[in-house]
Amino acid sequence: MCHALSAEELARLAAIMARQRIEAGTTFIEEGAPADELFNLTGGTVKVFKLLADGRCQVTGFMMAGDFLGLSRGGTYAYSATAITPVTFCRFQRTQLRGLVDELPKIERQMLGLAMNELMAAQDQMVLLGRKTARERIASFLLALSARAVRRGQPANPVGLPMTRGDIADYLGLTTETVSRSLTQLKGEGLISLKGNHAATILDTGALAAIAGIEDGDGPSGFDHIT
Amino acid sequence: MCHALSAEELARLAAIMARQRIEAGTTFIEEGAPADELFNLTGGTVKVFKLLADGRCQVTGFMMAGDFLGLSRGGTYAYSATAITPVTFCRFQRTQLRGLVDELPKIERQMLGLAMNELMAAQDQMVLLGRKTARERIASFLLALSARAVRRGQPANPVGLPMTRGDIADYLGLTTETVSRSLTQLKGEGLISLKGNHAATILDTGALAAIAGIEDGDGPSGFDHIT
DNA sequence: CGGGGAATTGATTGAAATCAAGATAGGTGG
DNA sequence: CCACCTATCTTGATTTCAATCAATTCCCCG
Repeated sequence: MCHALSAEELARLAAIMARQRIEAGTTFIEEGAPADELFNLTGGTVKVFKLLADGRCQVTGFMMAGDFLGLSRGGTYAYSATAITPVTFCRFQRTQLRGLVDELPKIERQMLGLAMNELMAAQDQMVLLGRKTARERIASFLLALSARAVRRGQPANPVGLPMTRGDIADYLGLTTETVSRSLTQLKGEGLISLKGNHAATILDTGALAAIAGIEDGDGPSGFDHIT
Repeated sequence: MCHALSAEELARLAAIMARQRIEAGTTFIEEGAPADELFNLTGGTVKVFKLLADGRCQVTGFMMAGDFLGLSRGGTYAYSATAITPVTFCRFQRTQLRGLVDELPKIERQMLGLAMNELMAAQDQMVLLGRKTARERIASFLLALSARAVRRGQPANPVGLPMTRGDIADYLGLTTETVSRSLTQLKGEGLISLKGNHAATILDTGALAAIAGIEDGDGPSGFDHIT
């Protein structure tokens, strides 16, 4: 979130922030716990999820460097977050950041931009969850991961899959078995190849996009400032 | 969006805004069209939706007075919007509103708040679409509509259902038939009653909440300012 | 190299979709 | 004001895609 701020502004931000590193598997935000802190990821991958009373899990997103975490309502976190890989982040006291934001509207604009992009991603995900077949969901997922990597200046292939099949299933509204079967099927058709359990290569982007419904990755790139 | 602004600020907003009324059935935002305008609803109900190439539809939300429409990416609208009832709204040129926002950070804060609330609703919807049964989706939907009415100072019952069963199905990731069957089932159990096709009364909120998974309506109320 | 969680693969079940008629209701014109 | 007409909704029969149940097999990591 620290782009577009001056050196002095960054210094003020740095003054109220703490850097931290956590290991894979650590849950550092728990839904319903008092939401005193905010997090800005600087490295690693985090799964954000919500649980139903009987343990059913919906992963609402996989977050990476630059993403902001800690959305709250009624003073408690709106979701849980667990590190999938070792993760580094900046940590803020909510009250302190609020004070700083009052003085630096630029930060608010940055956050509005992030929120808008998340909202658009959430809407794409609703289409996926509500209306796409298992095969279409997997195709969309792989393309979205690849497009995100490109946006971050990384190669489109291979696509890193730090999460487990179960995590993917919880993200796509499927089961582990169906995720596995769909991946195997796409591999059999020569559209992708799998390198171990945590990487895939997209061999035929066009065909995969046709299956996914051609809203390619997360979509072009950013929102257009303001709503 | 016009709360928390001074009279002078409101006047400046009014200067760049046009009021309009459209009839039910009018599609006033089309996904992919140039996104030159923004809309702030003042009355009526709108369905916001995205279509897949083969016509499958996902309704991402039903919007009402106060809600903001016109999210864009790459210069084009990110979704379509159709009036379900007669609708009134304020209309802004994106470029003009942008100019005003630069001078009045308060507006940006208002919009960040709206965006955060939409984001939380979207996350709840992802849980619904990814992990809930048809029965649970219907129960959640009715409770959410009722809670929204209460937040707007209207009675919790009866719950207005201006949209068709098909619209509800497209919102909940179901079919018209399944929506109808689920409603009939809940009625048979004495948890709700149906008044014509466009209103329902919740007779047993507790039981319905238990089915829904107890994140009651859209959740308590608003987000906690900042992320 | 061996152990154990994760992933794949197979067989079966099941919840919701699809296909197919009818029943309501709400709006229009007579 | 009432009757008709057409959308919409409900209800029923059947199919289907993905879930569930159940073994293996495969990677990693120590």
